[in-house]
Amino acid sequence: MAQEDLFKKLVSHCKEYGFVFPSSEIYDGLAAVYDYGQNGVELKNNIKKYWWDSMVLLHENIVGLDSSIFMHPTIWKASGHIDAFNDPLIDNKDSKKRYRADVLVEDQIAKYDDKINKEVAKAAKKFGDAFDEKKFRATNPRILEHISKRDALHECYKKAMNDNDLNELRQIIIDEGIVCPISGTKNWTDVRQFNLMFSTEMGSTSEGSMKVYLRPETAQGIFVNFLNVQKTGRMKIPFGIAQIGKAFRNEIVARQFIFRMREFEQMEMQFFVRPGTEMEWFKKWKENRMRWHQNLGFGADCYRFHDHEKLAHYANAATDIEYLMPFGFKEVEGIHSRTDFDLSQHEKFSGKSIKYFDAELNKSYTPYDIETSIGVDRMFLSVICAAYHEEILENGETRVVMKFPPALAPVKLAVLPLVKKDGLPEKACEIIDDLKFHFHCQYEEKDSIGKRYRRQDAIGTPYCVTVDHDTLKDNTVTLRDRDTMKQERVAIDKLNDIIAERVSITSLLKKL
RNA sequence: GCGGAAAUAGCUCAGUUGGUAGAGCACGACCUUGCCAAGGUCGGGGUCGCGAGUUCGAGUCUCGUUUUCCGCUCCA
Repeated sequence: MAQEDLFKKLVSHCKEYGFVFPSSEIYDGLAAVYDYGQNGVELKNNIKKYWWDSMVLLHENIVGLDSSIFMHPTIWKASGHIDAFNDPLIDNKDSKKRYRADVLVEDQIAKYDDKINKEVAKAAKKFGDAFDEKKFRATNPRILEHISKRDALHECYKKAMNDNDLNELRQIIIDEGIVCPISGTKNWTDVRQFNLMFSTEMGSTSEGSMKVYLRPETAQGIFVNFLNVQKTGRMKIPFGIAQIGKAFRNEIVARQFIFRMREFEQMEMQFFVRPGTEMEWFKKWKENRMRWHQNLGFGADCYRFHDHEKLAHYANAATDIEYLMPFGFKEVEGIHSRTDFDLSQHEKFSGKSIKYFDAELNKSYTPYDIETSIGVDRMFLSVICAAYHEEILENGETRVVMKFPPALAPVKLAVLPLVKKDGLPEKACEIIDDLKFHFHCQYEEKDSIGKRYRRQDAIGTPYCVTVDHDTLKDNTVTLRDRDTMKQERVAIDKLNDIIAERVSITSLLKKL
């Protein structure tokens, strides 16, 4: 099956079986926003529980946090988001290509450096050993001209960026005669600002209101609570803070179903360590996180690391864990060594000391931070992709079955009376009344038994219990396995233990 | 944001040179059957994405708009 077709099928399967709906659908939808349906929310909650428990239950030195979506606006100045999330963009009308205006100008500045270096190289070749590069650079008229042009341009550029003067930025591009690399023309549109952070007003009166942002990442909520958690929890380095929550980014183009949404959910853990030990911990968390993914049993081939060569301003090492989606290997989780950048920035902007006193070393320092950050929605998509199977049965028919790891399945158990009479429905309900405290169960009596099995396959229910006439005599039922379609006869009073062992998050965690 | 394509029932789609909207599956009730998507009877469900225009008359033609898909572009 072509991968593109597979992806389309996944999207419609998600809608048809209550996993994911387009948002505001009856009002024509809202671009790049989706809702999780009755089965989607269960799957998502199970994914979150698997993550949360693997962090907070399995590590004595990791604790949870739930910080607000609204935060003091200065936090986003400190984090660099206000500067970095505002890209000035410009389009070339002939090639229809879009560029970052600041990048165009920076490339132009770099071109002057290239010219200078070429002059130097040329002279070096000409004069051989007698060549005095320093003197040449300081005296050669052509080089001096390049330098003066470059510095003038750099001044203008810096001023335009600082003043956020988009017209000036465009003027620089025009004056420098910068052309589009594709069309080779100078037919530029205006420079427009794309603000990737959503903002709103806090405070009900216009004069007393303050511009606040919807957080573009959950991490900052952890950094600004670092001392609260460390002191009240008496946490000792190394320790981690885990958080699950929504974040918002006004993406220019948000597409590929739930892969890139404007409102999304993150599961982040910031792990604070002694400066100098961060690379060791970075490596440990890389391995730990990959193990967590592969523990789901989808096969090691579906995952790979993608190490960043170009690092963000805050990081000294970074890698992604990518999953093989129908549209290629795509980032699901990022592991970043963020150094002491964030805590130091907040120290600087808030004026409060954010230091940790290390009793063993008998000194204070700003801890270094290793971040593991996973997109819940991307994780959800990877699980849906991995679980989706179309199987040809012996009778030549196809069944669609979602082979979720049982611990993640939205419904754990369906209880089905073989026929809708002779007291079988009542018996089935009795069984559910016992089990519903432990597992998400479904009762179904409509349609033939085969059809009901298929419906459960389509939402990935790992087990079906069928109540037949023998059940009334000997209190046993058939337990049907989703993947093998095999049945076993088990006593009703053993059901709880058997199912619990196979479908609990605990069983998944124990394999880690 | 640009270019291309699409939008008709819950889903997949048909709908002729413009003439009052259909199928299969799904859904609900009842009957029959009983371990891998069974059969029968009856029933519910559509201002044809939305808004204009042309026309005696628009699902069908024209324009605008929204959403989705594909390709660019963007992704600290």
